[in-house]
Amino acid sequence: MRILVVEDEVDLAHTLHTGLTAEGYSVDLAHDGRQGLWMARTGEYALVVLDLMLPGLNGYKVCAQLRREGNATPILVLTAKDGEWDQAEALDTGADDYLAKPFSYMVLVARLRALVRRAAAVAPPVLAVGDLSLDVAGRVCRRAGTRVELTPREFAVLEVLARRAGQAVSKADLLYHAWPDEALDPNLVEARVSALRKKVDAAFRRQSLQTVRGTGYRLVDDRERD
Amino acid sequence: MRILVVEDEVDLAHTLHTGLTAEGYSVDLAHDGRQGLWMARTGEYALVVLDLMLPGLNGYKVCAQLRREGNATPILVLTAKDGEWDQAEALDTGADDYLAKPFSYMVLVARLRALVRRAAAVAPPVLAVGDLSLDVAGRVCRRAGTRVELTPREFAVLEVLARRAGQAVSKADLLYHAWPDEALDPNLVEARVSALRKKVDAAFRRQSLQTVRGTGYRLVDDRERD
DNA sequence: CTCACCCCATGCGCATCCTGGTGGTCGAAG
DNA sequence: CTTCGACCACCAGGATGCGCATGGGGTGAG
Repeated sequence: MRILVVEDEVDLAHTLHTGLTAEGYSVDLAHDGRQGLWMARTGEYALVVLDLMLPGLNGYKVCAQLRREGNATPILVLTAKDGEWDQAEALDTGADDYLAKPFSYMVLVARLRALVRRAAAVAPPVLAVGDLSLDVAGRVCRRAGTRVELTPREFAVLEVLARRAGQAVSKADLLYHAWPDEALDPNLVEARVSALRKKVDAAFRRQSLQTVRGTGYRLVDDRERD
Repeated sequence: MRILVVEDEVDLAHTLHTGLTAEGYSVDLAHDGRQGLWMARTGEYALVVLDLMLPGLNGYKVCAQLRREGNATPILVLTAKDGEWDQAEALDTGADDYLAKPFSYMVLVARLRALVRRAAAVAPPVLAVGDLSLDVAGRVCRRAGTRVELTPREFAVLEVLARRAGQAVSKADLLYHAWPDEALDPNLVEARVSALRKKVDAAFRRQSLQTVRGTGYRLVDDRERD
């Protein structure tokens, strides 16, 4: 369970990091709005804790932008003021909950847990790119409705690519996200992608897993197009 | 049996907590409407005791919001006034019963017990996945109509899987939910699943209990399709 | 006491993944 | 257009660890 904390105050960021890590979450930190937006886009977080007062790009804009892009990751907003106006605006831009500073740590954890649980119950955990679908909860992969058996590692790699469909994902990123303990050899990725292509592309005469030479790979919808 | 008490008056909250705990319930407290709403949303409570007069978000709104979200947890409302109007409005927003303050503790417990019982009777306590059915209340398991004898632990494991049919459930999750006192060894799960497969699958030439390597297990309807 | 249940330890089988190597492909520079 | 170097695809063999099955013994219920 991965959580992104976007917070520029180093003390608070540090506190949140250690605290949430102790709760059993994997915590990543972003120190400004732009970085936060970038990291959140990967879609790999179960929840984003977002401060409203941020250098660069403020929290409202990060939140609004993510929602505009169709990203449905639950967002818990931290706000210094507790005026009604502040809350209203935050929730209007698409945040799922807010918390006024200073806040009780217990309350934060409770709200956060509730958010994660609700999101899991509501959000359809199915990633789709063209006629390729990944049921993340069920660990089931389908191409045009017919089921494709994937090994755990293959599924992990494909999931990362699907979460960033259309974007090129570097091998370093794939290694980082699909290999729990850090591995280093880019060949690992190449080997898994090769296996994936057989099952997911070649077996269906398709080419949705593209190589981006010098960078990595990209998963696209290849049904129409030139 | 878990109960949520949403009550801002600390004395009353404390009284309820100790009293209901003595009755054998597990009691959680929320001190305002907003917190109450969040906790109730988790859906893990057999009943919610809800004061109408609350800071932040009043009881009417909490109740209405929960019902709007499809949450069917029984709600027992506590109201300071006992006017007809008050009662009507509470019941209209979806509460299941009300009690005017001051109330007798005995009456509260009785009403509460009745509510829990009624809810249990109304909610269909039969989980079905394909032709496999689990009568949770009666602890009866059937495959295609014929009865299958399960031990308590086996039933608990199968119930968890059935509640999340189609999804992969991790061994850690199964351990957490099917072993009351925390256990740690994943082998416990493997052993129970192994026994379950014999009774529920092998005896019927079926394969509804699937292994999801590296993750856990999944219960599916295996009669049709891929 | 008897019996059912289930924890616990163990060994085996096999899927999965890594390793290393070879041949192929791409792209830029000559 | 050709050449060259770097990058990539893919294969086969072998190690690792996961998951399955089994049974003995402890424990609690009736």
